[in-house]
Amino acid sequence: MADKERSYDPSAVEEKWQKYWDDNGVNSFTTDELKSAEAPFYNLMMFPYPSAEGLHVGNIYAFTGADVHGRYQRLRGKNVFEPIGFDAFGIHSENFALKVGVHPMDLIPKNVANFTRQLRRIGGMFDWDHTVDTTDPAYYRWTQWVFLQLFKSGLAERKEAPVNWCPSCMTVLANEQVVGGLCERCDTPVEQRKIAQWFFAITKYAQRLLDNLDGIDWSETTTKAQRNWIGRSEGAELAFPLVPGEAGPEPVDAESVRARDEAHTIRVFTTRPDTVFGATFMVLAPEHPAVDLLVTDEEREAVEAYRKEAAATDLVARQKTDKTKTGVFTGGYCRNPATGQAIPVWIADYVLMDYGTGAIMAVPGHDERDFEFAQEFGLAIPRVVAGEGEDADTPLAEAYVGPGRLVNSGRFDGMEKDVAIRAITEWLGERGLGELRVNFRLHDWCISRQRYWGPPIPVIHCDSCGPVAVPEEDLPVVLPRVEDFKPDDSGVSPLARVKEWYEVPCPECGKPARRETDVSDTFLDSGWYFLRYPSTDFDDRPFEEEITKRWLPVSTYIGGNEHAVLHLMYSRFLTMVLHDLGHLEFEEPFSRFRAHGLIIRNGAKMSKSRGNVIVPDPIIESFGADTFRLYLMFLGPFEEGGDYRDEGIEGPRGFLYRLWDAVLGAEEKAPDPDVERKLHQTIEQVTDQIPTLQYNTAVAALMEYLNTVRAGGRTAARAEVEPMVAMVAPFAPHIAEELWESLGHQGSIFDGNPWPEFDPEKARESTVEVAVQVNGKLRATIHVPADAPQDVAEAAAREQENVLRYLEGTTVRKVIHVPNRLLNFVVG
RNA sequence: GCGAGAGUGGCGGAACUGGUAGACGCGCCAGAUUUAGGAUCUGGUGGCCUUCGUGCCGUGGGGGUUCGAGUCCCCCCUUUCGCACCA
Repeated sequence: MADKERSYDPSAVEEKWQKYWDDNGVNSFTTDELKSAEAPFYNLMMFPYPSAEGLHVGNIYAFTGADVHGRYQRLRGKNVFEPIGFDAFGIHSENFALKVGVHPMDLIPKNVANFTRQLRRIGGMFDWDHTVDTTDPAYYRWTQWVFLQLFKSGLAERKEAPVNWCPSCMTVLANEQVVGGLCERCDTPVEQRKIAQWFFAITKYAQRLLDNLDGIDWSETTTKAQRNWIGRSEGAELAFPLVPGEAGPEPVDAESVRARDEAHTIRVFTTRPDTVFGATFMVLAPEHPAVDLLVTDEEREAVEAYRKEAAATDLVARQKTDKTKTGVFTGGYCRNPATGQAIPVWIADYVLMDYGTGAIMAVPGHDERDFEFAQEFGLAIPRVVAGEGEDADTPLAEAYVGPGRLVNSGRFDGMEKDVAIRAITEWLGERGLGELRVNFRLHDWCISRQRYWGPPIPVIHCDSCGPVAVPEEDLPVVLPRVEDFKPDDSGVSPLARVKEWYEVPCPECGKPARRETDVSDTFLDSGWYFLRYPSTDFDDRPFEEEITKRWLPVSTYIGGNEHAVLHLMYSRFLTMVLHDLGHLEFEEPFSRFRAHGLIIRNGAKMSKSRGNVIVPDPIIESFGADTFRLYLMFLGPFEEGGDYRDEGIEGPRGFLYRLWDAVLGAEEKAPDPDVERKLHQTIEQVTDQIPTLQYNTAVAALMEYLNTVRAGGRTAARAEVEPMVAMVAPFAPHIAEELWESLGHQGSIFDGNPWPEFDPEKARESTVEVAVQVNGKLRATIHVPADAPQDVAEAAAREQENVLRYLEGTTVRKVIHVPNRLLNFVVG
């Protein structure tokens, strides 16, 4: 064979096959094919944000892992749809554009072109006829449509919410622009400001988002993160009536309590209603509206000062723990519904306005934070729960949060904590002062951004009609090109400066009205993109019914765990909403999700500041995409990531060179039985491990097999190497195509249905090695026929000198036999 | 602090339901080839030893269960990631 002399030239091979794939549409679907695919497999990966730096190895790692999965499914006969796109709206692009002084509308196409080049170069099986770019009006037209669906069904509402505000730059800042409480640009301390923003009512779906987690096949780390984020907690809401005028104990009387102004009742959420007898004071969030009702003239000044200070602290720093508790007394009192005592009401920033009711009953004896606060301000700390060996008078050196019986709790004394939770809530409930309640940590999703680089929110504000939806037929509301897109001191989006854009007639009454000038969150762009991919051929609807029915939900979604909560939660939420509105038949978008690990380099995290970032282009240039892909998949378990060591790439590189030589030098001859046995063992392992993403061990198995094929410098038989080419194809698709062709096949290997069939008979070993132990210590290994019974193995073992030495002068009490593995003599 | 995960040779990492620890690869050592280097090929490579023996020790540390523990149980240490006053 003349081929024998041909040496492996990765760049030539890769260029040839990338061109072949493009020219022959090997990886693309036509609309008809999408409608009629018999074995659809939707292989999705998280689309990248096209940065100016180009693809990061982290991206390549993720995409390669996903691509291996997709290519494997295709080799097994599935119709694999593997799209890619660009998540190009958002603050990253906007900030970068501001920094380099280039308009994002000019910048993004360049970045996208560069990403596209790189993505082709790594040999992903992407359908380039079905890409998505979130900044394309043809795409965000439907992002706006999604907004309208929520708006029309009452799931989008406008309410006031705090934002980070830099008083020096006079602009709204995103959380990531606040560094250590300071504006990242000018180092001025950041404040909060309240502005009206759009929210999606994801909290209405909290329970369903939680319950559905049981029915989907996701990485456990991811579902756990979601559960945590949803943060369901069971407890009670209790009512504490305000005490007007003078403080002091008054008899509790149900009638007079009810008669008192209902509005003058402070509700608290607690998971420990059993400790209500120990609630000796109350704490409100500084922003709580009841503060105005409560504050006395003497305290007004201090309270106002504290509120001001809390407001001036930015949203990020406000949440820092381990600082000592601060707070001030309002001068007002409310009544503990259980004891009837008037208790003082304080405000403190450790109580958050946006969780529960923004107010807590403070039980210093049994809550660590309340204990700390009470100590700081010299408040009483009574005990109402007694643990093992404690009684009502046992002093408290710290908050006791363990199990126990109630004490100092009137008629509930002696009751177990868990029983008391229900009993006390019911008792208070009889007077309308308490009910069991479930609370979630999940917050509504604020989708407003006072920015330029995003899709305009499709709403028109009319003085007579209020906020009105832009009619669907008027979509998209195109983002105008604004040269000066820098956020300014207005506190609203730069679009608010473009009069000719925002001045429009009201769609309902026709009077002059004003467009919403905020744009929407990038997570809204990425919250539904997977629905769009297969339907990009349709410009009259977001997703075509027949195709959507055939291809969704997504078969496998692979991505980073940094999106475990936000992106994945929002996608699930939007899918549920679209389902409820009748647009989709399913309510969970991703049947199977797997989180990949992170790549580090030489034991250290990669970062620009350390200057140890892997730049992929030169590596691909000198080693080829196949070697790079193979190495990335080999260096560690895909779901855990791995340590990229520069020298390590030599292993996979050598493997492909040896594979090349072995295949091109293969002869037409009968396969060696030992090699064939190893082949089938390899088929079994690789077929088992690729779909479960155990790529590193699958690659190791292929290397081991090639070592067997070449052992002692022997020439391979064609039947020994042909199946190996198919098994290598998911990892190194270009060389696989070339070798497949050299073996005389026509067309792409990925259309050739080449995956080898595992034959257990051929994989079976005739003799096996069995470890012989005496009292659990290895003393010999013997070779016996496979599945040999115990007496055969034992007889063989007793022929071993070393075994006899250890058995001599002892009594064999027991013999443990694990067929084909081990024989253990237990002697005494 | 809470939640999740991880600690195995010089390094990245293997090890099925508890059953021969260190597969595969890097690096290193020796040899072959080569003017030399690189590349390639062959063999070796956990530690210890006046005993070189299928000897002893060995999977972060300490206990335990078992014929047998990297794997199971208890306590502790280290570390990575996420959330961070969530009442």
